[in-house]
Amino acid sequence: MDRRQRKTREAIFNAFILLLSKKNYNHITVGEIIEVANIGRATFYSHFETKDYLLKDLCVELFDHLFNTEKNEATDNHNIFHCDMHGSVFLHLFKHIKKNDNNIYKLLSSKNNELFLEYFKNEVRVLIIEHLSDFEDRKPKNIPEDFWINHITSTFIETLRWWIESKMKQTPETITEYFLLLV
Amino acid sequence: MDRRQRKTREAIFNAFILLLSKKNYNHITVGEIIEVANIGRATFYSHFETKDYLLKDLCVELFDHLFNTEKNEATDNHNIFHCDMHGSVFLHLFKHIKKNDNNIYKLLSSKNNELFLEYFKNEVRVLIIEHLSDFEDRKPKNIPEDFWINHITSTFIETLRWWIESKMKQTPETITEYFLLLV
DNA sequence: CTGTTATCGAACAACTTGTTTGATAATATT
DNA sequence: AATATTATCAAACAAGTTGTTCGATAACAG
Repeated sequence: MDRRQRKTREAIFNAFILLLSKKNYNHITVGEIIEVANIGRATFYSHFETKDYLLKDLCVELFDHLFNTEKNEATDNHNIFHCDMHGSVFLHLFKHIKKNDNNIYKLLSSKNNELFLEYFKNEVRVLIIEHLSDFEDRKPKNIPEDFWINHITSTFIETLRWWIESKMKQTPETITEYFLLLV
Repeated sequence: MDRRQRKTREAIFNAFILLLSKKNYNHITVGEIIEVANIGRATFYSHFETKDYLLKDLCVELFDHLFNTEKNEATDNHNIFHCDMHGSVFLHLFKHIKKNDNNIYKLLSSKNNELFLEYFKNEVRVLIIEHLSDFEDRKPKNIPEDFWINHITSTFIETLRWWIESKMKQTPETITEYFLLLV
């Protein structure tokens, strides 16, 4: 990819994240984005069809970074720590988010951004399904499988949201413990 | 209140709910609302400052209907069925929503409408706090109170959302059971 | 019957979106 | 190093949206 393209793309993402941390997704205009990113109008539209697609592409990048390094680390640790390390994947996620290499926490704390939440939930769901066996023994009998999966997924996300909203006072270890206590 | 005002207000609400059940909140324009409601542009703005306020006012009306008749019924039943009827309030809520006197289920199923969800969650939270003692014995030790409240609230809403998305196949009784099994 | 008030239609400025233009400058190719 | 390609830019554009203003009309209240 052309260096110019990468530069522009990065500038747009950064401007977008900055604006998202300050105001409503709905109230952010393309005009503001290109002003903050300091690029031409036509350039923006040559990169992204609409604002919605911009968010979608941003999510793809963020989630790829977060979940893929996550999975790799998890696989590595799987060899080291053995598989009876309950919830280690979630601890890693919490740690990773706190480190804030990516800017996920800004997006999670920003109000009115359910498109992002929807994409994020789908990613978490995949992760939960992969580690479903960890929760086997706590599953109530006679409830539908997808209902159960949805519950664990939502509980994880709500735990994360609560953590972020209360300004991440607890350690990732404590939050992981909280999460595992709930479900 | 003037009969004309009530008529207009009602027409706007109905048009808005109809549109919300069909498309994204973000993509609904005031122009569409006034067209469906069959009212003048100036009239709309004499009733509601913005689209956001329209949603807010709609929520107030819906929630007043849903939660207040709910509380009244609950108080009545409290006298009749005695207080050891765990979760009866939630059963009533599920029943009430299924009956669809109000149009809450349309709003809950409509994608991209987190403003509504935010208001709804606040209402549910109040209800949960009032019935917190029902969940006392299942609360894990050492987790913060507001974290616990948030979890029960989210679990209720997610249960409801799952129910609606799977087309309300289960009876309100079954869903109440599911909900109580989770938390 | 009379004064008040809600609605209407039309027009309005300000803003937003997404596209098009031709010029310029950064890359890629040979 | 010379040339071809391609990303960017500023500016202008039509189409659509927002929220306001106006005078005329009709519904309502006393």
